[in-house]
Amino acid sequence: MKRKITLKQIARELDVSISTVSKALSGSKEISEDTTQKIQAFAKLYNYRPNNIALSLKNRKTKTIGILIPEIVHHFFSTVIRGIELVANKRGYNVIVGLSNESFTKEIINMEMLANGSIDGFILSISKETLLKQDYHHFNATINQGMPIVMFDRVVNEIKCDKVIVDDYKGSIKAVNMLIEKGSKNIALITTMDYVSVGKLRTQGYLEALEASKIVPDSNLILKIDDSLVDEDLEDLENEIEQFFKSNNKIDGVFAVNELYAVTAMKVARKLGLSIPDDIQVIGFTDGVLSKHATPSLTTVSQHGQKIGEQSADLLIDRLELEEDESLDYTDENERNENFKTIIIETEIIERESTK
Amino acid sequence: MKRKITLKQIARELDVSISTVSKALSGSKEISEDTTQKIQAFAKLYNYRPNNIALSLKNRKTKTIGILIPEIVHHFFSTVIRGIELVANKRGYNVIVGLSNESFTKEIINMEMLANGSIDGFILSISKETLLKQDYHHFNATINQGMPIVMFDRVVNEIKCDKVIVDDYKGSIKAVNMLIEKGSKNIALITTMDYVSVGKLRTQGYLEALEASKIVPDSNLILKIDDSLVDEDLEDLENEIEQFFKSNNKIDGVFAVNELYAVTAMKVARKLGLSIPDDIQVIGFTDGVLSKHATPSLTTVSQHGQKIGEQSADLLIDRLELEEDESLDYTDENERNENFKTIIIETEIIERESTK
DNA sequence: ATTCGTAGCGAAAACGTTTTCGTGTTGACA
DNA sequence: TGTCAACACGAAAACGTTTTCGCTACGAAT
Repeated sequence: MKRKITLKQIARELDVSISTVSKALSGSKEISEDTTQKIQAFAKLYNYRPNNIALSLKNRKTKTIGILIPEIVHHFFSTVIRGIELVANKRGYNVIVGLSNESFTKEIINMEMLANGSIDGFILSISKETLLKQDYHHFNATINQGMPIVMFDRVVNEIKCDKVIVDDYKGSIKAVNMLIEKGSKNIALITTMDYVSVGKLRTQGYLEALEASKIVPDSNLILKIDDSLVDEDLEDLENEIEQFFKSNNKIDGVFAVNELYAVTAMKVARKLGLSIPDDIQVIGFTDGVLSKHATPSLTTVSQHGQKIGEQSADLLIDRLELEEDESLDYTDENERNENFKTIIIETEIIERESTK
Repeated sequence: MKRKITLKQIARELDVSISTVSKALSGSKEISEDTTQKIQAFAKLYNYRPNNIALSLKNRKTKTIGILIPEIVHHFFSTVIRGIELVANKRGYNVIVGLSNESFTKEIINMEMLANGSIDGFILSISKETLLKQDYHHFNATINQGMPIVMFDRVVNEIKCDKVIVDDYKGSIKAVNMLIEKGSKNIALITTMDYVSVGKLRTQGYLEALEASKIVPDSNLILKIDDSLVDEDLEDLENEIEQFFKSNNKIDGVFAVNELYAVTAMKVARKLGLSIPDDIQVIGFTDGVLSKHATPSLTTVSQHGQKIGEQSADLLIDRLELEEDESLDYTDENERNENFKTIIIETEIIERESTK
């Protein structure tokens, strides 16, 4: 078991100085050809690789991105990670992953753990509890320390940083319009509580689309599900939806804000003897495995998670590499970098069997 | 934007030496109470936190675990990550994630990128391509550099390291036995090509279970699916299974080595007018979202991915923290640490609607 | 013969810590 | 008054790099 070799050892072995080794390996022409060759050969033989930690300390940057998400066992979030990892790797960065598990405290702990030099910047999506508390001081704190943040999907406007979001509003309009066009007259909405921003936006889109088609929204046709931090109560969910359907038997179209609600709605509908899509059409937000493999397969609004990840990573790395140059130009605190971008990823409707 | 404060700055500000600050902050009684209080107060005010990179360099350990998996948009792998992250965090470690994307080359690149000081050890699952090539030199290389590896799920015996695996063999036997007990006479197997070790083991379990019940295996009842590095051809998969069913119409039970195959089999069966579980029963390996939300919901063999992750992390960290002490005791290369463990996680059958 | 330029290399600082080993200043004690 | 602990602190090394600056020696130019 030979530990990794260092510059110092090479230097001692070859009887030159550390600086000479370093320069020779980087191909500096300060060093004679003879010496360079000798050193490079030796280094290759012993498979020398510069120590990342030492480089990080010296360069004051780690070439590592911190990802902080509420949950990883989740199709959407894992596609986002895949996107981030893809471009991060391509651009020479690593990714370190933290899970908040939807908890405010874990979010803070994780941020503090990573913000002390381990990473160059954050890509994150806010936990539900944080959204509920509306306490965002930890985000501002890290930003003030000079560590850039990119937020995706679950974002808040008050934080000054780059953002990548899905056009929840427009996506919902598209979905509801499609239901209308395909003949649904009484379109129900199955959504979450309002504090999750995306839920609210999708609800707004639903209402807007109805009004645009001169349909008066009926509050009885809106089911708000309280998934308060737990979403393992499959039975409860089914029952709730079943009651909802039973007390509104004119429903012939459903727009659900996520695929679980949509698939469950289909299940319940079938149980009630309704045929899909003939009696009732269903569209869900968030295109995941469930939608694709359900029977009938589900028409969805795809969020392009991977693209969200890619854009987030590009945004962050662009900013990091920009800062490199201007870090000394703009000591002027005020007018620097107030050009934060918000990228909107267009949604796309993927038609499958649950619509006509 | 104030950069993070360092010991040096505190020292200069308070007109003491760096060592004094360091000692005061760690509560050394070498420093007078007065000075200690003054320094601690100042540090708290400016929210001092030690720089992780500097600590890593000094201590020659990063308190970071590298995870290297073939794919992240995958229920099983993401549950494993969740498990790893859980205990890693609890024990003061971070996790950095690399994706091989089932590619041999990406696996190597990722390992080299991380093995140069960024992490203390690996937890990984081998990519299909590597398994196919049977080229494991990169694993041995990193182990020889003194970096411990824990392999999970997709492992190979020839590598000397800790391992955490699922009892694929026994799990399959349990599943097939259940089908037999519940009345299936002609049980089909839908599996992958043999080079993926878990596929092979599950096939063996299937055969073994049949023979134990004096049922002669029929090679016509075994469908091997070539998912060679791509598994997006849903249509192809359906067609293949449909042909399979049509040419073996006596099939009244199906054991599939993953949930996608199982769910697709159910879909096809229903299309062919078979009712589940009355005409045909289905069990799948790997308990994921699909199984739970399919209609009918699928009886599965659960692998307890999270537990796999937890155990892997514990195994790795145990070894890391053990090495700390003995690193000087055992300079004797030969007899050190040959006590590698292989932990077997028991599977569990989760009964749902696809069996009687 | 003196000056100069340059090729080739080494010393040292810096990144931010921790820790070992001094060192100077007290007070007590003989 | 001189010796010796104990106390409170500082200097410096170490982790592994990169980079700036300086130094030496040698050949060329004046």
